[in-house]
Amino acid sequence: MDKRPCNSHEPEVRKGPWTMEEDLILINYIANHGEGVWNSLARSAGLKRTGKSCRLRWLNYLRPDVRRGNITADEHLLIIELHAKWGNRWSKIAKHLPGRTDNEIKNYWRTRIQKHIKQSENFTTLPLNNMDQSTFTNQALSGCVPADYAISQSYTPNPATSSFQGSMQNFQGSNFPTQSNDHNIWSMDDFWSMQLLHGD
DNA sequence: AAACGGCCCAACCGCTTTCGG
DNA sequence: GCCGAAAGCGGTTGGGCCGTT
Repeated sequence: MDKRPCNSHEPEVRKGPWTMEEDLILINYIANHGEGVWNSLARSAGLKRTGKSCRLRWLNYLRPDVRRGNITADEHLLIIELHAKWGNRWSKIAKHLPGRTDNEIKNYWRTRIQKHIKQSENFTTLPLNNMDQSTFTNQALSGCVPADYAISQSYTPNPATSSFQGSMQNFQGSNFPTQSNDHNIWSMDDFWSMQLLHGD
């Protein structure tokens, strides 16, 4: 996990999973100084991480407006639609799914949707080379939707979603879906509650 | 109960784009 | 217009978790 510097002049750079302490340092620093200029932020905050790593951690996990938990049926369909339109432009797609990160959408696509596409490929005899990418995607996805869409039959749209605009107050008070987060030792609710308690 | 394999996701890597001097 | 640094982006991977045998 730790990368030993081969050059003694190089500052030690940590890699691998972030610890709770590092997360707290980053959150506190950004709460006080704002985000941006990540390399100097990492140094100033005293984190032994690259600016890139700090930025990624903040954007994908620590930001108060990051939505975690299951992708909803609506989001699922939107991802399919936008991917058919734009392909692997994950950040562009993510902009249309408030609170979702490009990384999350990318992972979701690869692990859930692409899997179904590959499965459906095995059942289809259509010559794919006669279709363009978006046609292929739409056709293939018609085979992937039912399995996931079954989930949506019991899906109730969350009224909080539309008002989810990064408000820490809303964030703290929300009943966050935790189904896919149970492996997390600590939650972001804890962090932001702490932030509020300390008034930072 | 242990071993195994597949799934999932956080985080890294490398390339490209943007920005400031 | 050029160059270097920073930021953004998409692809890939390591490792933990969980279900199955």
